[in-house]
Amino acid sequence: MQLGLHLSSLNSLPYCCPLHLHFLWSAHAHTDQGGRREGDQHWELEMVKKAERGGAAVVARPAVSRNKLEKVNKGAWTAEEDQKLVDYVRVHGDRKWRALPTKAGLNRCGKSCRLRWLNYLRPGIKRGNISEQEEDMIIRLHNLIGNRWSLIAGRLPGRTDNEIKNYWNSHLSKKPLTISDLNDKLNGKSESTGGDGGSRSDAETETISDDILPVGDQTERSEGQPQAFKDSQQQAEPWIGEEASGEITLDIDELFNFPAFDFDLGRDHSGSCGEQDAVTVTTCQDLWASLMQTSCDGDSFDHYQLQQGFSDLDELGRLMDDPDYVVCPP
DNA sequence: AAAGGATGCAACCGCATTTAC
DNA sequence: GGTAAATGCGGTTGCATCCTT
Repeated sequence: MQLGLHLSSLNSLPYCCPLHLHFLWSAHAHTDQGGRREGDQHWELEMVKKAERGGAAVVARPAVSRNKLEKVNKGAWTAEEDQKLVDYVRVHGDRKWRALPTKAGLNRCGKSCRLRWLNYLRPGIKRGNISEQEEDMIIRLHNLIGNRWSLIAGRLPGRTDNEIKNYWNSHLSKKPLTISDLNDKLNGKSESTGGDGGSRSDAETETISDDILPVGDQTERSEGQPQAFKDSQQQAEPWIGEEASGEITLDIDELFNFPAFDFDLGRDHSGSCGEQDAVTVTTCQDLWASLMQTSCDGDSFDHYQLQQGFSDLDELGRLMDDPDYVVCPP
């Protein structure tokens, strides 16, 4: 069995990291399975809050003028439309989007309804500024998986892929942040003086690549792990082992608390992540190391799919405990 | 104070993938 | 297994607001 990871195109990275790894994820990310259903019990509260904020009218904008002659409304949603959509979905559920507008009395296309629901109206949507912890998470996850906004959103309860995408494009993509910067920030050090977005030196690039090396290459400098980052992980004990022997201690539960991915082992994904330049992570520890680079606070989901031999968590856990276990090609 | 540019973000679009028949 | 419909996703657009000059 092979744990295949792909090198993505380095050109697309917001900061240069030579070992930018893509997991081979299954297409049905947990965001669809769980995230969009959580928080239903908070519906009433959310609606009250929404009403207090003035509802959708707060952000309502005039519809795009060029659509005035079209039958289907486009552009900003009105409070009335929002209410119709909310009322309908509360009764009939958030499926069958194509038929929904007619049944709900909305002059919108189903796609528009779905988007409005998912990005704005559904229960549990968190409005307001992205916190530092959330930003940290976004940066780390983006570093690991690239523009997989829905997967990143799945790690940030209440945030939508659209919101994260917007936040990245408007705030983070222009930041010359390195992982070192991030760790320094979390560690309470002053911000990097690395300039205002200018080009990065080779030496700096070198530093970044060090930061994401598999842990096997990092054990000798494990004391460099930022304490604040460790603290931020709530149940992050143990951190990657720091025994004098250099052996790596893995905590399986922590891996399984890493919620953003379905571990789809051994099966290629022919999507846009790129099949070229595949690299093999030969030990589970390498996988673990990659995960730890992005692990953050302890909210957890329990939706994982372990396929092709890892039929249960115990088995994978046993394998993970074996530092010599080599994941073989399929 | 006004004009123009920059920014933020909701919404749209097209394509890919999944599901239903 | 094949096909159409439904759904999901990421890139892009366009407008309101903020900021700068």
